[in-house]
Formats: sequence, structure tokens, C-alpha cells
Amino acid sequence: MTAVHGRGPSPTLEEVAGLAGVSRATVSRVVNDSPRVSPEARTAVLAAIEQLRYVPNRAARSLVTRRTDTIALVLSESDTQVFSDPFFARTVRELSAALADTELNLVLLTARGEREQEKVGRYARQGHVDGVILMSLHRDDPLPGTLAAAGVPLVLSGRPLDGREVCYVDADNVGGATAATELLLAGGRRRIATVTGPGDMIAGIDRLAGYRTALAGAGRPVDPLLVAEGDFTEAGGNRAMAELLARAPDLDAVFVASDPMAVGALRALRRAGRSVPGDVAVVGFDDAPVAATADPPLTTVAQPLDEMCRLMVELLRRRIEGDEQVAARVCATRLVRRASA
Amino acid sequence: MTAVHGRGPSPTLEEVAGLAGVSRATVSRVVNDSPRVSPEARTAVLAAIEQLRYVPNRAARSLVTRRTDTIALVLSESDTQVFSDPFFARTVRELSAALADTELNLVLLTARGEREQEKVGRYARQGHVDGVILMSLHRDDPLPGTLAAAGVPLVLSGRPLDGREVCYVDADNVGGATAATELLLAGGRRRIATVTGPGDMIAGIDRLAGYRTALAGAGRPVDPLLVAEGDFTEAGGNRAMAELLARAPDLDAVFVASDPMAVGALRALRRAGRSVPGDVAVVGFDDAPVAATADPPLTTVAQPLDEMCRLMVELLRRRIEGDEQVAARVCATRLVRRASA
DNA sequence: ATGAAAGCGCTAACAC
DNA sequence: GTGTTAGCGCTTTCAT
Repeated sequence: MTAVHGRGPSPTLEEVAGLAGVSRATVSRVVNDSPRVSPEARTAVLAAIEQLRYVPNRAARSLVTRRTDTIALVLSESDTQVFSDPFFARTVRELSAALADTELNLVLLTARGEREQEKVGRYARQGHVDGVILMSLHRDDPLPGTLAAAGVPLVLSGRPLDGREVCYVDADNVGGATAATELLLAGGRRRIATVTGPGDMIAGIDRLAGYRTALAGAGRPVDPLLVAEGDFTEAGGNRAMAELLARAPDLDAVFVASDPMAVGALRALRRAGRSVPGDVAVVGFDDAPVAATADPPLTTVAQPLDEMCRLMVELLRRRIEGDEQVAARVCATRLVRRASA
Repeated sequence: MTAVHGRGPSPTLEEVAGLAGVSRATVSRVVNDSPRVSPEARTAVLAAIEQLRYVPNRAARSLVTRRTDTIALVLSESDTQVFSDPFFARTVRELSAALADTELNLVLLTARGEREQEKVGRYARQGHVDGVILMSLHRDDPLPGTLAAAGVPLVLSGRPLDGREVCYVDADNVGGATAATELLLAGGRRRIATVTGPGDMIAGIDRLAGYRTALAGAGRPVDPLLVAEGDFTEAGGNRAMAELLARAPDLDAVFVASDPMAVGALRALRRAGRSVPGDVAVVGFDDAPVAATADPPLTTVAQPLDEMCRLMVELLRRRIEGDEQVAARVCATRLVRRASA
């Protein structure tokens, strides 16, 4: 028995067929789990495959099937490191989970700047992947347009900023933020501030809109002094909260547009000697799994990320199958009450 | 002119050839930048490609070339989210940069748990990628073995824990940690503590070894009270530092095995009312771009991550070309002195 | 410089 | 149930 060491030409269907004493077609049927194979043939083929360490050649297969069984999660980001965003990590995990029981593979592609975006676009159009889930976090991203025009099946994670007509899955950010602010209002809070997300990210925009909606619904004005912009990070939340406390020492509640920022905000409040939720009530938005461990525990708006990821996969599959009519979806959020509000 | 909307069969080499009035072979030559094409032919072909929006079919191409022009960065991690590790984000960025001017594409693959590891292994062996850069962070990872046995060209990021014979690129963690500790010794510090990385990660192990080496070189014992384990995160560093201060209030210096942990340690020191570097000198290890913004600025051991990533790509290319003799490399680190030590 | 032709390894009719 | 056959779209000799 010659050791199958390292590379060298890997065995082909033909060779397996020869060893098993059947035709290529039968081997192919076994490999593809076709029912039209006799038990004996199947056994013989399986043995030959085992013995030869046969692995189907992907290129040959997808040349004829026009499928790669691979989808890409594309991270289109102009500058900083999205990776550190725990929301992204959660998305990757949930997507992997959603694909665990399927034959589909998931690859991550990053596109920072124009050149990489082009490279990614080329990659997708060359047929390396069957479809793309795109996390396009900022405005003016050419990738959605490029991919859509090239006919690459596409689902966006998050509603697109420019209102273009594409298929997307998003959480109900407006509704969640509205509910969060209403909870604060119902708690009798009168000076409700907010730490927003970046103004050029849809989650930031929508959550701020929800805050405004709730205040408007209660007949309250929006005081600009009570609105500070953060960047979804803990450090940013800390900074924004400190700013708010300086500008409006009389605030008695704050809706923070992401949990990492909320953790930072809690730090700022503690440092300022404000008790939570006694002096100041806090509600966050569950982008990261930090709410439960925050001190004090954080009331937060939860997003059904698992459901959203399953949905993205399902919609993408439908598009891959050729269904052009798949519609965007917005997933409900819900308030999880803990101690801080 | 019929709009090329969406999908439908994309044009083939044949069609381009027909439109340009040449043969398939000539089109192929143009596409592949062969010099053996007349200017006129090239022009005609280019025009036809443009008009048809022709994109070469990857499957067909790699069926014959046996290349995909794609390499994978595989993240093999048993449990938690590595993404949040800024070191990982830097690696991705530097790898992308190293590949920017090449025809090579980079995809990220994550493998959490056995099932996903198998999926990734299959993916690589099926010929989806030409080679793999593996960040295997913990012990007992089967992936290096699987991939190597399957003949997939492989370069490890970081020295493997089990000393197996594979090609890897690593920073000189031992040397860097030794230098850091020696700097502290040279500064006249007598009670030098360390916050280590996890005991099952090579970077953590090696940096602790360097700390011991330096102390041994100075004829000093290693006091177990002065060693606390962190997890490379800021929170972990904070915790470990607090623990050290409780156990050994007389410590006057600390080598912290990663910058995020060092930032956490600085917070713990501040909270304990220790001045830095007056009471306690601190040196970190530059896994993340936080040293410069730390307060006070952090003296740190810098790793040449850009060089390391270029090297990984170069070694992997050589392996892909069939060179079996490429050796592992360890890259020098250097101390960057700022205010804290 | 260019074209004709032979495959790369696989799947999918289609016959038997 | 199984084998035969015809390609999938591309690169690559080999003539010319």
C-alpha cells in the first residue's frame, strides 16, 4: 500500500469507478446520494472511495451544476475595524449555526476601500459563490449596486440607507427604540436623554427616530441638549454619557442605542456619582451579549438575531433558486427588563 | 441594445470570440495577458469583453489550471469570539494589504467546534482554495493535521503548541518578553509582576517564558505571588492586576502580556491609587493598536505584524508552487518606549 | 500571431 | 439499476 502522502494528483471519479467495478455514473450517483443505486454497488463504491481517499473535484462539479454551495458574508466597511463589534461576531456565529445542517459553506469577505470592494465584486461575479449576504454599514457603498447589477443573489443585513430596492433583513430598530423610550416615560422620567449611534449607520438613525417618536407621542419636545452621538463602542458610550451629564445635569433617564455603549454609560454615571436606576434610569439595545453582565444589570431591547440570520439564509436560498420576488423583512424586537430602568 | 439585467447565462469565451472575430484561444490569451497577441486582436477582444460584460468562469478555469487564486484564513477556535480580539482584526487587515497587489483573494473561514472544523476541512480539500493560513489558537486542534495530511498547503500563524513540524510564522514572543522584563530590571525595579496570557495559548506561554528568562538571567527568583493569568482582554487585565495588587502590594513593576490587558491593568492601578510609572512601571505587548492612546502612554513590545503577514503569504505561495522545504520563521520584536516604564 | 482540437472531472439525460 | 454519451467553459499544446 503506497502511502497517500501529501499532494499529487487526487483520484478521480473514473479511478473510483474502476476500482469498484462500476461506471462513473454510478459513482456519481453514490456521491450525490441518488436512490437509484443497488446496495451492493453502493457498498463497493463507498469502499473504493474510502480506499482512494476520493474527494470530488469542486471545479468540475460546479462547472456543470453551476453551483458552488458557498455563500459569502461580505463586510463592506470604509475605515475602522468592524470585527471588534460584538454584533458582527454574533452574526457570524448565528449564520454558521443556520448553515450547520446544510451543505452550504460560509465564507467571510472583507472589503475596506474601493480596491478591495472591486476585488470582492469580481470574486462574487466570477462565480466563486452562489450568493452574498452583505453587511454594508455606511452610506455610498457601491457594492450592493454592483452585485445586484451583476445578477449575484443578494440579501442585505440591515435596511439600506439609501432606500434602494433590495432584499434585506433588519430588526425593528424604530419600534424597539420607541418601546425603550416609552418604558422610561411610563416610569415617570421627565428628562430622558439618548446616546445615539453614528449618524451614518441605519441602526443609529432608526433608533434615534424611535426615541423621537416616543417623545412626540407623549407630547414632549426633543431637547438637543439631551442627545449625544456615540459610535456603538463602550468608550464612545462613556464619552457621550459624560458629555450629557455635563450639558444636562438634571437628566433622569437615558436610552443608549447599544449595549456596549450602555456599559460605558453606566461607568460614566457611576463616576459622576449617579445611582442607577435611582437617579438615572438606563435602557440599552442588545447588539452584544453584555447586558446580563452589566453592573447593574441592564434593561435592554433584544433583537432576535438567530431568527434574523435564519431568515437571511432562507431568503438568499430562495433568490439563488431564482425567486426574484423575495421581500425584505423586519423582525420584531422585545424589551428585556432588568434592573437599570 | 438589450439590457443585461440580472442573471441569465453569462457570456462565454466563445461568444466573445465570435463578436471579436477571433478564436477562443485568442480571447483566452488576451484575458490571461499573454504577449502573443496582436494589438488589433487585443483591441477587438477587449471591446467585445466590455460590450458583453464578460467575466471568466472560475470553475472552468480552475478545472484546467487547478488553481483557484484564493487562499483562506482559517480561524479555529473552540468556544469564544476571537473576532473581538484586535490582534485578529489587525492580521486580517495586514493580510489583505499583503494581497492587495496580487491576483490572490482572501476568504475567512471560521471553525468553532468539531462539526465546523470538518466542514472547513472538506471545503479546503475539495479544492475551493489553493492554500490555508491557520490561526489555531488552542491546543488539540485537529485541523492542522487534517489539512496537512490532505496535502493542503498550509502556513500557521503562530508557533504550534504541540511542536509538530509545520511551517509557521511567529513573533519572537520569548525574546520580546525577555527584553520587556529586562527593561524593568534595568530601571531598578525589584518586585516585578506579570499578567500573563492564557496558559493554553502559545503567545501566553512564550511571553511568560520570556519573563522567567529575564528574571533568571538577573539571578532573581520567580515569585508565584507576582504571576496572574489574564485572557488577553482589557477586562481580564483589570481583574488580574487587581488580584496582583491584593496579593503583593509591594510590587513596583508589571509586564503585561498584551496591550488590551495593559490598558485594563492601568485602570486597576489608577483605581488603587498607584502612580504610573512612579509607583509601578508597566510594559505591555503590542497585540492591539491601543498602546499609543493609553493613559499614560504605554511602553510596549511591538510585533512587526505587517512583515509577518507578508511573510505568511510568501511562504504559502511557495508551498502552493510545490516547494516542500519552506521553513518556519520567527520575526523579531522591538521595545517601543513611551512613558509608563 | 492565430486557430483547431484535446481534454480538465464531473453531472445529467438517455438508452438499456 | 446501470452504462454510455454529451457537454459545462476554459487553457494549452500543436500546427500553421
